[in-house]
Amino acid sequence: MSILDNAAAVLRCFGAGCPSVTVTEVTARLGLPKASASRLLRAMREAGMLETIGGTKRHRPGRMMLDLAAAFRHSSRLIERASVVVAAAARTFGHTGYVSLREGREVTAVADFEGSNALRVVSNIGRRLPAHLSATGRTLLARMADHEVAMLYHGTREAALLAPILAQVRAHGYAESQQDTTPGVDAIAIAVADPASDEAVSLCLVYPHTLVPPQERAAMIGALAKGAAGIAEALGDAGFVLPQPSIEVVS
Amino acid sequence: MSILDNAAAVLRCFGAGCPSVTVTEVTARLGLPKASASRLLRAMREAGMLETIGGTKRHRPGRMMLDLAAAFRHSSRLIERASVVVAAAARTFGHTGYVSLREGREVTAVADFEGSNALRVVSNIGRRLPAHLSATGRTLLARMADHEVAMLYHGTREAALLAPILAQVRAHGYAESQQDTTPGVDAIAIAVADPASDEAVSLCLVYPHTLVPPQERAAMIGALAKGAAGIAEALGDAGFVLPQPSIEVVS
DNA sequence: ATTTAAGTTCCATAAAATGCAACTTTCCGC
DNA sequence: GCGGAAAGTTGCATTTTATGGAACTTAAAT
Repeated sequence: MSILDNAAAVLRCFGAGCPSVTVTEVTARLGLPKASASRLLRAMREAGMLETIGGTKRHRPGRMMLDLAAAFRHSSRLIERASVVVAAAARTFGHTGYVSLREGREVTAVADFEGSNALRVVSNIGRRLPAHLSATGRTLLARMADHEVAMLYHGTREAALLAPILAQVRAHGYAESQQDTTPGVDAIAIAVADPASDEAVSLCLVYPHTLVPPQERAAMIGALAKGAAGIAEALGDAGFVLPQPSIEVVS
Repeated sequence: MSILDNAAAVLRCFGAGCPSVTVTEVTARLGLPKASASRLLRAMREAGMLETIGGTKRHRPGRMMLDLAAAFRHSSRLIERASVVVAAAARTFGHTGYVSLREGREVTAVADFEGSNALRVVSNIGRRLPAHLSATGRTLLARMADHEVAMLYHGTREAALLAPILAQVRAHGYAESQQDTTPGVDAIAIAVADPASDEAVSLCLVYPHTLVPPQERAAMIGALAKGAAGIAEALGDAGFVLPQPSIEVVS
């Protein structure tokens, strides 16, 4: 095991409500001797992976990480195009939007565009959600073949339930979530893929459940659909299904 | 020298228009034997610091880096409060805003809020600027004692020129740049510090030179000043100077 | 099919990481 | 401002890991 794995483990400490760490916290969370934790943090600091906050002993990710996040967003034409579409939609409707990627059974937002409405869903980039519980995740799972999904969820309770849900997503061309992930929050999502790089992203708008009448919902689906269709055509995404908005509730 | 330094060097490759790397590119840029580059990329991949793009041999930063950037932004109450103020100002005036930190003689934007005006300055997070050439940087240098600034710039041409400029910034409570950094782009900036963590951030609005009449400029200074003053009071920043907007040009 | 570039694996050597214990600094209550 | 405890750092012998050259495999270009 290389020191890199320990360094990565330290970096993983920063997920989910832990914006800074100390030697002692690393000692506790990774089960390392404090001498090792101390030297590890120092080495990471000297390498620029960490920095101390002000003059304190608390460490946060190095400034370099801001550049890396930016590089990630520019690493793929798919993410860039999707960001443009979602940014425009977020601005038009005033609701918060995301561009997300799937990784295993989880989805992560890679770009966020906070809405302008007084009542809006606050951005939460980097937050990981179970793919099967979010509209975004379901659109991305729907882009996989059924047997791939079955393999991914092999041995889990969701395995059997997922196929019909994904079939519906494929038929509609979009997915919807109604307070599935967060109480009071609905979402609509559409996925599009780049056959050249074998990547897929999901374009998503989230909004307060109580605030959006059916016709606005349809308009949002239309806006995302139009943008996604443009991307699909430009990149040659043969699997893209032009969404058919419906007023009925799709669980 | 630890493998961490080489790993960090690989990560630094991603700055500035290089969103992905290969084994050969690392070999060339770091001057490593290709055996080492190959193993280094593999180790970083297995640790989650890198990931391959689609099925190719190109590597980009790992998804983890998105969380790290988010953790950075939440690592300090100063940055969080400053972000709220700048986000509100960016929304009110339609101009792009930044929250920036100084590191040595450079400043980096750590949060950006793109404006809504048709003619707006595009966000450029992670971009590093010389501190003495940007409004943002000058407000942060102005928060240092003169002898500290002198030490920081010891042996450079700027050393002598900086003191009177910073004295003026201290007197006004804000700094301004008129096309100093980017042609056609003006900026106003105000710094505020957290005495508890010894950090300082700069709140900044950037806008097209031709678009903003004096009274709007004064209103923007007022909005940033009000927000910054609130932060200064909440955190106990004794060094904060309430800005005195003036219509005259401050170079 | 042939050539060339790109990437990976092998192996002995050299260098770095580890864990313990001793030591120093910082923080907290009084 | 003092005493004690917690947090953090450093020295040292041992073990593990990284390194670079060369051979080898895979992928791409002609």
